[in-house]
Amino acid sequence: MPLDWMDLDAAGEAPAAPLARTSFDERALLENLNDAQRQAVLHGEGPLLILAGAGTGKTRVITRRIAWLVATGRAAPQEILAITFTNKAAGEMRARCAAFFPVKGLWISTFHAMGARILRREIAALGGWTRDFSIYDTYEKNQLLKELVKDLGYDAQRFRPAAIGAWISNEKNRRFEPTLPGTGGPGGVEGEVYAQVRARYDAALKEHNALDFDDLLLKVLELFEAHPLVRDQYAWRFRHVLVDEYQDTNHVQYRLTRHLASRHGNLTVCGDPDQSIYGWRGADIGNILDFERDFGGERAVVVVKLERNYRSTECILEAAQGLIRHNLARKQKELWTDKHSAARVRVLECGDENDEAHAIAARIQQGLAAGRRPDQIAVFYRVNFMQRALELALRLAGVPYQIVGGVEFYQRREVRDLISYLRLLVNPRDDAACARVINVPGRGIGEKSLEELARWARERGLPLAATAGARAARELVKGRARRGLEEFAELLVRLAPHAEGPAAAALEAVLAATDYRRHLGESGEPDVLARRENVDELVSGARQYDQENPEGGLSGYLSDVALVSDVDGFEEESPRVTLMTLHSSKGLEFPLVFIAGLEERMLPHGLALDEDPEGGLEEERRLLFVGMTRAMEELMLTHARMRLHFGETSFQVPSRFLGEIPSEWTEAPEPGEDAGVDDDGPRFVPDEEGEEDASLTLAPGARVEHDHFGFGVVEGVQGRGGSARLTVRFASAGKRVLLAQYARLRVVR
DNA sequence: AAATCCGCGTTTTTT
DNA sequence: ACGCGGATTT
Repeated sequence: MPLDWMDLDAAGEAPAAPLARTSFDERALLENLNDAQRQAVLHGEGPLLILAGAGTGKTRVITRRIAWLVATGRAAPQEILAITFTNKAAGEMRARCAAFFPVKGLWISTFHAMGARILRREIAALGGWTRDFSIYDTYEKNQLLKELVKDLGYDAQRFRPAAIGAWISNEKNRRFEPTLPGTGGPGGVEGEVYAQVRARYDAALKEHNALDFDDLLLKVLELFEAHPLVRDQYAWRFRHVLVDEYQDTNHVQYRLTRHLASRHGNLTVCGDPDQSIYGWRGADIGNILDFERDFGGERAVVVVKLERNYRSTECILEAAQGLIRHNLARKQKELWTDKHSAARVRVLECGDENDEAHAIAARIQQGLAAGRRPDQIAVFYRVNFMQRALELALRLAGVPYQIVGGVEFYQRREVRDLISYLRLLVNPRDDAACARVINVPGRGIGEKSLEELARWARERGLPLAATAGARAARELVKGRARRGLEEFAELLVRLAPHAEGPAAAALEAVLAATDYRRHLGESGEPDVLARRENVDELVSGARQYDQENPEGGLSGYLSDVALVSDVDGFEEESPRVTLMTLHSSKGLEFPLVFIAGLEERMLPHGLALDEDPEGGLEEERRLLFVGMTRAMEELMLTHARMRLHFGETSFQVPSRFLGEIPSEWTEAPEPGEDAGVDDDGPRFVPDEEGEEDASLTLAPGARVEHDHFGFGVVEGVQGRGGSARLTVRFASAGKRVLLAQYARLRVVR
């Protein structure tokens, strides 16, 4: 996503002359739009609410509308602000706009990226921060909180950093909202501790010249409210403001939207109350439900309803609507389509999570055999841990897949290390980054030394990094640590010039100066190789950033990196089946969709029900609705009778939602009946005690039979127990590596 | 200061 | 069942 920081100089100025009208064909803009869509695109001035049901062509409408505003001279590209839910959506929308007009100056981004961008320019006005501020992610936030809890003398077991962090986030998201009943967090002593920690936390962030995710929004709001002139600069600049996925905005975002649209009043919001799934992180469905009342001032709000669905077949749509109609708090809306089909939504009952995964894998193989491409298929689940069984089953079945979310690239140690170096270069006050890298690679500066240095710095109100440059501080520690600190100081001096340059150059400099690749090790172990690959990937990512954002610089790169989201990693074109959570699936579509784990307390999730029985249930229902409406042609819902959870297997009750969905139930596959699922015969499940037996039975040379691959001979065994990898040569399927635990091999005499 | 061991919480969803 | 953080070794 290009971030041209400099283009703000034009802020507040009206275009010099009325823009040349229609530098491109206006008719092309209105092609292939139905009446409602056209009405939304052609809306002139004033507030517009687009109630866009799932699959009704909302993105197309927004894109065309932006293009139309530009084409007709109603706004110059730099006078338009469009907010999307993910960076990926922003990139796509920008690309689509680029097909119509030169998009230079157009702002399309997420709320968070917009916040970072505005603050990079304006934050000094708040006092305490500089434009080189760091963005702390959840991990660093929790580290900091843990430290503060301990400093204050509290037990970090009782006052868990993550819990306090979640509470703080909640507080920040609702900052200006009258306190809602039951959301005030813990009361009594606990509440006091929380508040105390929060005060320290915010102070520490300021000292570190850092912001957390929520601050990226909140600080902009504070800025706008403390400095109306700054607010007006942006409010004047953005003649048209468009917000997508408005049903998922929180109160701070709502206030920001108000401010940004305050001068021209040209606000378009787009969304679907039935797809509001982020209530747990402060999203307020009331924002969209009350939009007409809120923004209906002198000019009445125009409401356009998009109800014609272009995505799904009739059966899928009926099933999804059958479900969502059970929500009581709901605006009436009926989606319709003229896509007919024979395939009904199917429900499949499975034995346990592995049967479920194998059943899904088998159906995917059927789909592939019938000519579907892997990228037309997706599997959704409520909770990330379900990914595991699915992944193993797909791997076993030889189906290529990608997991969206999951173990994140930017969470890897080596990536965090390097990013921390860069952050420290840009922002020497970033203590979190400094503490992370001061002893990487090892310089003999251990916990004790670090503590000494931190105390020295704290007493003087200096950042941790300053200790490296101060002789007095260096003399606090002895021997190897002192020498190490000197090295670190030299390193920082050597790297300092790179703070200004492009990202890739800085990264290369860090790699060279720290000899980081050597630090990762030189062996050929898969682990080491993977780390090296990650480093290379990081470098090429930085290069790409530099190329796409010549003006971005290192701090722009770091902003981008901090704000990448799970779905941003989703590769649409890649020929692989997609695995992701229901939350991540929002906005996407696939011809063939599976949704796993439709069981009570999984979907609807138990904790959602405990927290808020009624609202929670309805949001869970919307979540399933979102997942179902991703499907274009075929949809299959699965549930398991038993599931391994927390290390123990428990019986599962089918989700109440299944009873609300018009669908076709498939009998539980009898052993051997469902392709790929076979509980017949002795299943090879080695355990600690059985290890000896297992390795005896499945030693090289053993003859085995496999459900898919038929007869084969074991050629090798790596590892032990359930996680052992078996190399088996099959008569028909060739050589395969199988996981003992899941292979369901039968020994043949 | 690094290496190993143990116990506990974890798994709701994410910018 | 797993991974992390804290505690306990070497």
